[in-house]
Amino acid sequence: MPPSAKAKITKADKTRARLIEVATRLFQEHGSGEVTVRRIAAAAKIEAGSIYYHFASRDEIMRAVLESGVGGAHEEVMQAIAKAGPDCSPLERFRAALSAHFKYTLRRHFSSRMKEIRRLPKRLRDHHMKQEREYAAVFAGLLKEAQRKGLLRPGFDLPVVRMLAIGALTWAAEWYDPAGAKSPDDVADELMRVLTGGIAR
Amino acid sequence: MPPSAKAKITKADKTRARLIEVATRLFQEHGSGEVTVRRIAAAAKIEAGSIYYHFASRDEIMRAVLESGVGGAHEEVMQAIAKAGPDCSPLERFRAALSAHFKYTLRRHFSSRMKEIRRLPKRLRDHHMKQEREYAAVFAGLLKEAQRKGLLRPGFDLPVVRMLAIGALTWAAEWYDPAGAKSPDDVADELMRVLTGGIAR
DNA sequence: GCAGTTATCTAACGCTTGTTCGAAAGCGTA
DNA sequence: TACGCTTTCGAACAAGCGTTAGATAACTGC
Repeated sequence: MPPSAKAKITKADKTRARLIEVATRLFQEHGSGEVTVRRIAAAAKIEAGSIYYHFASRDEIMRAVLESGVGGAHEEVMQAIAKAGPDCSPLERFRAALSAHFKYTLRRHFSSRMKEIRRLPKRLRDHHMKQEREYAAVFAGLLKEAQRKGLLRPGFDLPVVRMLAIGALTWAAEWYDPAGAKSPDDVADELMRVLTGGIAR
Repeated sequence: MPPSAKAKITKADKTRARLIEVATRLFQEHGSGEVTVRRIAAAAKIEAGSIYYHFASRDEIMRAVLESGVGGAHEEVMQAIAKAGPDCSPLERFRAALSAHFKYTLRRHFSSRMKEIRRLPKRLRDHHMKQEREYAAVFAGLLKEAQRKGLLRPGFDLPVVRMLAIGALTWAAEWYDPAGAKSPDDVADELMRVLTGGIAR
């Protein structure tokens, strides 16, 4: 037994992680319904039956993909906020958070779609929605802080604004062309400029 | 033969329209991959085999759904712009267009997703993308007009701004709760207020 | 190198899928 | 009522689906 028994990474752990990674990509590329267990297996260079050593069912794979997706985004967004530093303006941190969200969505090709969640068994669905609420709370917190510090004009429905902003970027992952002239940061910056200052004279 | 041979609406036309309507709803509710020909048939109160009298294949149904979806949105958006009148500001017309887009997306439960388009045979895909470009051009035209009239601050990438704005609402159709306090117009208005004036002080 | 656990393969199952096709039914016209 | 055209049915197909289970291979600690 190795010195640290807790941290033991088995072969199964690695295979499981690879399966989630591959499934995430396939789900996002083709839509959840078109991705078969056999296709996930093929993409992970494994036989279809072997998947059931790691997951009890196809739904279980989906749950893991969603959990890993939101979890990963949450983590990276928190890191981006931390990197921006606690001293800079909440709006500047909000910008960093949006940018991280966008880049994660692009890289992991992940976005949690309501439709897919609705199909899940209730138990799994509840857990996922809780996770998603926690993720949204990060952005909400930054906006509230900005409001508290008097950085915002009054009269906005901040939850709606938050959803619109995040949604604009989540959708941007659908049309963004990595081969184009704009970097992901350019897009996030453009959104932030519109969001803070508006485009009208 | 009836007086006007051209305008004859056959029984098949009605069934075909019903199939597109039902398929549109199912595609959006469950995602394209999960909707089977048999389910579409059942929802349209017809036998599965009968569908192939109206459509050559499942892909052909999808193409029709996309075409009808973008076409319908285009039409309603144009109407909303016309209703606003040519005299009002381009930004006011842009607002009307966004609102119409959102309401259509909500009502028809339709959004054209890139993933689904990529799967289509090249021929059909090209036609659809042309249609989609024409739709986008309506919004682009309004922003350009606003710019030409000096209503906008300089330094924005208008195509990106346009995609972000439309995307925010397209995605909003995923989280918007019709049972909530806000009307679709409220959401579109909120977006327009953020878009024009910004939230920052 | 052997034993025992861990991980993967392989073949099969019952079911559903998209699609086809000949027969049946509906329907306007004479 | 009988005809021909249009529309729908209903059974069948090959292929692919998620899933299972027993045999096989790959590791691990002694």
